This record gives sequence, structure tokens and C-alpha cells, in this order.
Amino acid sequence: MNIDKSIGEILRENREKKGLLLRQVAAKLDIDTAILSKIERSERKATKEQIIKLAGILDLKEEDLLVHYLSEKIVYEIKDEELGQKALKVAEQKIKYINKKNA
Amino acid sequence: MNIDKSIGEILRENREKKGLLLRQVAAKLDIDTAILSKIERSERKATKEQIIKLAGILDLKEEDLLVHYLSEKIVYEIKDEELGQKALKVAEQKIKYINKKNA
DNA sequence: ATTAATTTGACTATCATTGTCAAATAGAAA
DNA sequence: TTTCTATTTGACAATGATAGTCAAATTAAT
Repeated sequence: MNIDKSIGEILRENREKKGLLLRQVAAKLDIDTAILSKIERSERKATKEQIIKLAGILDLKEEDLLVHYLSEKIVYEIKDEELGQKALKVAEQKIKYINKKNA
Repeated sequence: MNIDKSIGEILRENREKKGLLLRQVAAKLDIDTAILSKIERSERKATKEQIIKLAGILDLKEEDLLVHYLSEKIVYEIKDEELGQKALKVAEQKIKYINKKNA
């Protein structure tokens, strides 16, 4: 998994690799070109539905793209927090605990 | 760290341990009693500022309470996600990467 | 049975997010 | 250059989520 690239960069690279225009991809997503431009430059966040559609349009593995997307949302939420790293570790434990309980 | 208790439960336990009423604590937070009641029963989320104040009012370690609070927000964000656990791990790597870069 | 404390639910206010649109800029091709 | 197309920018509107108030209903303690 590409830890060092933003999801926006990945989307742009793959769109260009396929020779598609912002306009064309935006049309398939049923949004304005401006938004997709912003998503690719990390100025806006995509929605989950858009990510799923983009995986289809750009022939990317949906699961990978979603993991990337979700992890970016998590990072965004704690990026300015002193205690972010600690909170992440505790969150992991909590999730494990919840999953165990519901197993 | 108390993985198995919600932050609401911790707040309630410690409020009662100190013999304080919802009304009294809510007044110090400058919010309606109803909200604090909901926070303690996990029906609403507190704000970061409220958590900080509560640590002071209830003599809890601010850092611990904040870590609990942040981790709960993270868990909330991915609790319904199939890929939540994977995303968490990737988020950790990304944070490490970011911190290394800014070191 | 009263009184005080908490809970519930309907409602409002505020704020973040998602989107549109049009104008500005950048890039290619003539 | 000019011209045409693609992308970017920024102001604005619509929507949705979050925080809050208030009053009535419920629960618990005297």
C-alpha cells in the first residue's frame, strides 16, 4: 500500500494513465469538474460512493482504495492532535475488543 | 487505560464518586443538564473543550481523558466499516510517516 | 405523596460539508 | 500570437450533521 501518496494523487495518476479528462470522469460521477479537481489536489474530500465509483472507472482495486480513503479520513481527524498516535493505538484495542465481543 | 468503559461511563462514575449532581457539573460546563445526561449515556458526544473542563472538575488526568475521547471518536468513525481495522493500521503508518517527515 | 434529579423528545441554531457556477489561469495546437 | 480546451480558483447556495434549549415525563429519594 502506498503510504506516501495521497488518495488524490493516486486518482490523478490513474486518470491520466488512462487518458481521461477531469470533465469525463466528473460526468460519470455526476459532479462538477471543479470538485474532482479539488479532490485530486486534496482540497476537498471525496465521498465513499465517489471512491467506489472511481475504483470502477479507473480499474483500481476497490478495497485498496477504500482502505486508503478511510485511513486518510482518520488521519485527517487527528492530524492536529498532540495525542493522536496514542488515541489511534487505543482505538485499535477498542475495535479488537468490540469485534471479539461480537464474535 | 479502560478499554471496556465508554467515556460517558467514566464521567458518570467519577461524578457520582464526587457526589456531584448533573445540574452542578452542567452549570460549570455552561450547558443544559440534558446534554450532560446524554453525554454520560453516550447519546451525544462531548466537545473537546468540555472534556478538558470535565477533567478539571472531576480531578481526572486530562491526557488520559483526551486519549479516551479521541479514540472513541475514531472508533465511531469506522465502527460500521468492513475495512475499519485495516484502515486503522494504515492510518498509524501514515501518522508515523508524517511525524518522521516533520522531525 | 412530594420534591428533587434525571431522562426524553421536539425543536432551533450553528457549523461543516458538498455542491454549482462563472471567471481566471494554464497548456497545446494552429 | 491567437485560439481553443482543460484545469483551477473563489464566491456562493444547499444540505446534513452537531450542539444546544426547553418543557414535559419519568425515576429516585425523603
